[in-house]
Amino acid sequence: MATLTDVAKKANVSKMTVSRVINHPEQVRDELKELVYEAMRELNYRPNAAAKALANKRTQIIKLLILEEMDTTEPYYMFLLTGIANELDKYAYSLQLLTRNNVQIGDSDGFIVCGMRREDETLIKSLDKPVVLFGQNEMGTDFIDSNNEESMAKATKYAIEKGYEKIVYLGIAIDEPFSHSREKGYIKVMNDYGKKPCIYNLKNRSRYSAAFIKENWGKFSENTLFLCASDRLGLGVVREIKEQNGIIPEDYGVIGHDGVFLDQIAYPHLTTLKQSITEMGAACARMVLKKVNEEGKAQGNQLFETELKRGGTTR
Amino acid sequence: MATLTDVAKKANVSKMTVSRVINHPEQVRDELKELVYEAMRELNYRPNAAAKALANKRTQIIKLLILEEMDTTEPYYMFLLTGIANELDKYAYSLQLLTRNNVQIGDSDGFIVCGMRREDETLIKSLDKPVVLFGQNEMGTDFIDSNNEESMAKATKYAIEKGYEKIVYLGIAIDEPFSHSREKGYIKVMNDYGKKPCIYNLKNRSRYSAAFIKENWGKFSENTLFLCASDRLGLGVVREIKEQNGIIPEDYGVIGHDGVFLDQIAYPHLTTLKQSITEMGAACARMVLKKVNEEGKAQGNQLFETELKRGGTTR
DNA sequence: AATTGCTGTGTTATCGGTAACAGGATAACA
DNA sequence: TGTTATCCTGTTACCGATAACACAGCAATT
Repeated sequence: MATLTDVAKKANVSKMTVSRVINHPEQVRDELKELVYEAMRELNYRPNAAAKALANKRTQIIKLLILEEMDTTEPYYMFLLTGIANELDKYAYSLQLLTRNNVQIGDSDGFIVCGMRREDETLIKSLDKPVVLFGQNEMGTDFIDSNNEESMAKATKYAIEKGYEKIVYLGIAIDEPFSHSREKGYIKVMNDYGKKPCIYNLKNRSRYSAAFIKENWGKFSENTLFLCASDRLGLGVVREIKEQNGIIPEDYGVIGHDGVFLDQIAYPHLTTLKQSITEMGAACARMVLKKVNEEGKAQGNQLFETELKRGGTTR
Repeated sequence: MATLTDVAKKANVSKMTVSRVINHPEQVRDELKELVYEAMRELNYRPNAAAKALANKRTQIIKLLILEEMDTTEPYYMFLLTGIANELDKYAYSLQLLTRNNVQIGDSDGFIVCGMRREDETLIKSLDKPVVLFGQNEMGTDFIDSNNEESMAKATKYAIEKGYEKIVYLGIAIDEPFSHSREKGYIKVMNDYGKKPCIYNLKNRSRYSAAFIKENWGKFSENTLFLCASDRLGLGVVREIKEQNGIIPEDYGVIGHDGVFLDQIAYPHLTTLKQSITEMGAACARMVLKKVNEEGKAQGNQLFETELKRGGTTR
C-alpha cells in the first residue's frame, strides 16, 4: 500500500503538502495540487485509517446502538445497517454494533442510536460523543426519520379516494412520538374529509391484530379499509379477514406501513408505505460524521417521505 | 484515556514491559506482572486500537461480505451480524459491511463471507486476506454452518415418530451444498425407516410452495407432513393448506427450517429447525481472528446443531 | 576468576499520519 | 531600499503502540 511519503516523493513535495492537499486544499497552490492528485492516482493511494485515527486522536469508529430486542424486530435493520455502513466506508470509518447486552462502550467518535424508547433518555444523555437518533424524539437530539405524519395522511387520502367508506386506524399501542405522529396524520385527513376517525391501538404483533379483527368482525361493514401503523399489524388483519371469508380488496382493504419484507410475506402482498431505510441509514451516517467534524454542533432533523407501494390489498 | 505510558509510570516500569504483559506475558516476571495488572485496573486502561493497528500493520477491521440480495433475504443476517460484532468488539476489532454494490475493498485484516454461490468462487479466491465462509462449500475454504444433514435427519425422524404416514420433502431448487445436505439427511432417514423419499425442489419463495400445494392438492392424502428446507417455503405451504381447508396439524403437518423470525409470522407458528445464528456469527469472528493471528493458516470447519422448535404445525 | 549463556528489562526506531512552528519568497507599503 | 505582511511549503515533534536490539544481572561451565 502506498503511503503519504510515497506520494510526496513521486510529486516532489513534502508529505505535509500531500496531507494538506487532502485536508486543507485551499492552503496549497493549484499547481502543486495537480501534481499531488496525479501522484495519488498513479499510486492508487488510500489513506491509512489507523494512522489518521492516531494522529487526530480519533477512532474512525461509529457505534450503532440498537436498543430494540431483535427477536421482535423487523428485518428492517439490515437495510439501515447497509446504508450506514456503505456511507461510513467512504470516509474510512467503520462500524461497531452494540445491543443492550453489551453496551460496554469501547471508544468511538460518535453514536447512532435506534429503537429508542422514552426510558432510554438518560442512557443517551450519558453518551459523551456526538449522537444521532434514528427515530423521531422529543428530547431535542438530532434525528432522522420518516415523515410519519405525512405518510399516514397520504395513505388515508388514498384510501378515501379509492372509495372505501369506512377507514379504521389500527395504531401501535406505545407512547412514542412516531406512533402519535402517524395517528395525527390519519386524524387530520379524516377531519379534512369530514369523516369520523375510528382508532384502535394494539400491541405490534400480528396475532393481536388478527384477534382484534376476529372479536370485532361483526362491527365492520363491507367497504372498510384497515389502515395499519405497521405491516406486522397489517399481516394479522389480512390473515383474519381471509379466515372470516371477507373479500380483499373488494370488500375490505388493508394498508400497512414500513414496506420492508413483511409486506411481501402477506398474501396478497400488502399495500404499504415504504420507507427508504437504506437512504435514511446513509443520512444518519453523514449527519453523525458532520457532527463529529463540527465538535458536536446540533444538526437538526431530517424527515424522509415514504412511498405508497400498491399491493393486492387495496382496490 | 489512560495510555501505556501512564500505566508504565504508575507501575514504575517501562512501557515496553507493559506492552509485554499484554502481548507476551510469559516474558515478564510474575512480580512485575502483578504491578502492571494493578496499575491497569486502577487507571482503567483500554488499549488504543488505532495505535495498535498502526504498530502492528493491521487495520483492526474485519469485512463482512454479504453476497445475497437483501430484498429477498431473511432477517437472519441481523442475528449473524450481532454475533460477529459482539465477538469482534472483545478484541478491539470493528466491522465493515460490504455488499455486491460496494466491494471496493478499503483495507482489512480478514473477511467473513456469506450468501456465497458457486459462481463467487473466483471473487473469494481473489481476496488477499484470511477468509472464513458462513455456509458450507466445496472449495476448501474454512467455514461455519449448521449441520444441515443432521438437521433434516432429525426432523424426518421426528415427523415419522409423530405418526405422519407420508413425509414429503420440499427442497430449495438451488445447486448449492447446503441444499444437497439437507436433502441427504431426509433421504437417509427415510431409507432407514424403509420409506420411499418423495422430493420436490422449488424456488425459495412462499408463493411457489403455495402454488405447488394448490396444483398438487389431490395427490396428498391426509396424514402427510411437508418437510420444508426453509421457513419461507413452510409459510407458503401452511397458507395454501388452510386455503384448501386442510386441517393443521391433525391431517397435515409442516416443518420448516431456520427458525429466524418467519416461523413466528406463520399462523399457527411453524415447527422449525432453529439455527443458532448468533453463536455461529461469534464463531465466524473467532475463526477469522485466529486465522489472522496464524498467518492465514487453515482452520477447518465447524458445524452447529439445530434445535427442533415445536410450533403449532405438527402434532 | 574468566567465559558463556540465559532471563528479563529498558532504549531506540518505526508504523502513517497531523498540528504547530519556522522560514523563504513575494507583494505592499513607507 | 528597508520593513512588514502574506502566502506557501518544509521541518520537527508527537499520537500510542510494538519489534528489534542492547545490555545488566546472575547461574552454570571451564
